[in-house]
Amino acid sequence: MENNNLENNDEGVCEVFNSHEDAVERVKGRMPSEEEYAELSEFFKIFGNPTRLKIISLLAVEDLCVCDICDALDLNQTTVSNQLRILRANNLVKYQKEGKMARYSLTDLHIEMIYKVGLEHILE
Amino acid sequence: MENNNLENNDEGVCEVFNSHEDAVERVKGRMPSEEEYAELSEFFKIFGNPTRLKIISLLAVEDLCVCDICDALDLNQTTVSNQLRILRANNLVKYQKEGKMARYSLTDLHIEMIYKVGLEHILE
DNA sequence: TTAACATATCATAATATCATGATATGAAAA
DNA sequence: TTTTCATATCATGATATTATGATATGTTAA
Repeated sequence: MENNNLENNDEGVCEVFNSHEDAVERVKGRMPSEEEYAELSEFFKIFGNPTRLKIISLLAVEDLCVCDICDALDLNQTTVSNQLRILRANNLVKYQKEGKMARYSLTDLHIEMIYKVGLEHILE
Repeated sequence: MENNNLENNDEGVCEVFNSHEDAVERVKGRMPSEEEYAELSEFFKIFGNPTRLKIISLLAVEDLCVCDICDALDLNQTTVSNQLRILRANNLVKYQKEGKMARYSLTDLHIEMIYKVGLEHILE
């Protein structure tokens, strides 16, 4: 709680290693803004839930309506609809209404890429 | 709570659209296992925290010791060390001891790729 | 050895997220 | 114009995650 706005020389952390100062400056120079970190972590958080991930994985194969997603995942409509809302709010999926149906698809290729690279990572 | 182990014809969800049955079968055929979904969502969850994301972004530039990370992020050692533990436990970073120091780096290119594709996504 | 330092672990209160029941909306069929 | 159906929203208890203070471990220097 104390010295929040001071530089981080709190408990003498790594004082000895002044030789690393230049490394610290280099990496600090390439950091996104606080807002970008916040937005990016919110974005990744969406992938961090099995139900949403399942929905993403289905839509990576083909576009589907809500009832198809419920059917494929054996989940009730409330759960799917709630997660779709979160996916929409965070710009991972888009949809178009077709009569009383809503046909969902992934927003862009980034979503599919991230899903696939992640899957590759855990499978090896 | 009722009929948990029944197929999903609960509240008559999308009965009309039997024409979608084939789409449902197609996407179901390409689904990873329940365990893989669980593991993958745990993996992505790690990216879903600003502090961890910051650490990842630093290590995407160059390898750093714990104190450098504290310094660059202006965070106390406990916070950084705890998040490093989570990153380690989930195989996103590795480290080697050098005397009393621990030098951390990203486990592999997947981590960097996911970070960069995500950043690209939110920046456009 | 003792001291100082870099890092790791544990415990916890504050906060966030989850799945789901209840309910609302809005479109097409009857 | 009432029903039915597909979807969306709201409210909530159960659970998970967060940052951090307190403390432990292990390494080097004195």
